[in-house]
Amino acid sequence: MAESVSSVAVVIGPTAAGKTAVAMALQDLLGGPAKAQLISADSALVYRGMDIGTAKPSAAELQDYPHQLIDIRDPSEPYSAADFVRDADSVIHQALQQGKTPIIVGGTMLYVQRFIRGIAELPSADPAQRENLQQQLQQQGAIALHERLTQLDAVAAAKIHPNNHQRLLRALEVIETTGKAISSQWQNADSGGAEQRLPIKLITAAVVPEQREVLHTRIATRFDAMLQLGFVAEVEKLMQRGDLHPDLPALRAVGYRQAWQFLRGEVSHADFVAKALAATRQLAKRQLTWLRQWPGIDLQSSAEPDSLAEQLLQKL
RNA sequence: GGCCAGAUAGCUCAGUUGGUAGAGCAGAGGACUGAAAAUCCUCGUGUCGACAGUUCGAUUCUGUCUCUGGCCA
Repeated sequence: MAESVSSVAVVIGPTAAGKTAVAMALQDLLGGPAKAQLISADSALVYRGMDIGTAKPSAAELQDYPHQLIDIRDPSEPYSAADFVRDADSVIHQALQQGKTPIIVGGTMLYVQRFIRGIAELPSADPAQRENLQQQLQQQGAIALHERLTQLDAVAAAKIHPNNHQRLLRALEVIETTGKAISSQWQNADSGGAEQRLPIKLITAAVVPEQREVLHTRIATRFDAMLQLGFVAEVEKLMQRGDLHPDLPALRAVGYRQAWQFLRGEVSHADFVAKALAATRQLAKRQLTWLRQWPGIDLQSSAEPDSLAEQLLQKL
């Protein structure tokens, strides 16, 4: 009966490593868009109007290789790991019913990890509550809030550094709105992993460059191309809407944040480019950190996209 | 040619009232459950431009030189 479980391919790797090429090659091998369904796992590709700076596949590519979970949000709207898990589940269901093999491809490691291991049943963010906690942070300071968390949820407090305001406030938000410790939810979650939940069998492939320098070069080359394609104009267009601001999750994306600063005259063009490149390298580095501890990678490759896709096909 | 200001970590700079020096950025490693392309933690020996002088001791004071920037010719 284990034989009857459908397989889902997962292609992960740092930015600019060539994940998309592998996923597209796999679609070809499976027999085209009627037989495969690409699913993006990327926190930036969900945003409409953010195309160049996110290295989103072109319109022509998306025509031949349709992706789910791209362009599903306006930049003013938040999206989260929990949203992704819910959306991915539903899209996978749909694909399997249509006889397509789902291919998850992306670099947002938290999304993929929570999809695979399951996500706790926690309340979503409440803007008013966040505002309130933010004010308390201003008035009382991080140490006081961290002490309060120690009283309410010592396990979480031990794992969250007082300076990490984002996670500190989230932990307080959860316990103060539900009365449940966020740390207790962490433990319950792994039972709801994707393989049990759907149920499916996951085949995971990591696309990792053999040398960091190679990746850095690719990042620089790609950023150059983005500038040629009019990346700055793209950000200017977002800015001209007037309702967006740099604290939104969408505009904190690598490159966009720095371009915004440049357009506001806060940094020179040279600094903008240098900072954007550095931020992208940092991103790739953090993604590689995830991959190093990643459990259950079936294939790891720095080879040609086609050959990795070939190996992946055989495991499916 | 004269005057002034610089010369310290890969980069930008701080500092030492004389006891061989530290921030930010870059870089490396790590954490990670509704913002994750986010947020946070850890990691800094470098002829303190060169040579000489004063001194127990100079990167710090003095002199000369080299280089860089500015101003005046």
